[in-house]
Amino acid sequence: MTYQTALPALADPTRRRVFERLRHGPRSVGEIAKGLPVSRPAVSQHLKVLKEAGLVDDHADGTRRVYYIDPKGLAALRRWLDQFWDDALEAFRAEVESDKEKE
Amino acid sequence: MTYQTALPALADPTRRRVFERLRHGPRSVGEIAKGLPVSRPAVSQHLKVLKEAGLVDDHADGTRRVYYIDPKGLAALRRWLDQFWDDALEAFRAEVESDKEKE
DNA sequence: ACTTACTGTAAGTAATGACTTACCAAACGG
DNA sequence: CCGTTTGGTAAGTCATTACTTACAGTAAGT
Repeated sequence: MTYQTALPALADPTRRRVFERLRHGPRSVGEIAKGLPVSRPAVSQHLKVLKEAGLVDDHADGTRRVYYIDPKGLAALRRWLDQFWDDALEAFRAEVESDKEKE
Repeated sequence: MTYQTALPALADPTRRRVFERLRHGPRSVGEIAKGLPVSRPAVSQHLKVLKEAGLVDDHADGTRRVYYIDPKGLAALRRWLDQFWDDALEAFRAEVESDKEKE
């Protein structure tokens, strides 16, 4: 049920840019911050939110911290979204059906 | 590319509750608002945001307005999420591979 | 026509949250 | 050791936004 924290985490544009920088592999905080229009502490705060949402994880590497995507958060989002999708389509099908009966 | 508006739209808990009330079929504004802990105008505002995000649509029915889920928004979200998922897995695979070479 | 039912909009408020600078801690290299 | 690199945290600020009440509009019923 972590989609409830994952959705707000991915709602902010710059935080999404932080997240998307990990899309093709692990990066250190400095590498992530480089090129972004916000300060490095801001990036740290975004990473904290993403981590609490189960979207990223990290491990130490000397004085640096390497962040990488944690599949857990994305998986939870996908489950919620797919379930919703199925329900919505089924509801739509049922709607068409009941409309037919009225004729 | 509407996932950029769909994500913030689904980030708010009460707005998500509004959206989820349409999960199993169309509802009028009054029906949606009934039982929710916020006022009816608040629900109207949430519906406006959801509509601008392509997540819902509506049509008139007398003095009432019936809202229903618009698959466009959900589809856009799914595309983005699936693409992200694929990239993340591929990156993970490549990471494991490059780690092997180091040994 | 006149009331009733239903909904969207305006305006104002309070809370949330994204950002900044300043500071502190930990690990590496000379 | 000591300076440098790296990154997390604290405190404060500003903008966003979710909510309220009040109002306006439109369609149906009598």
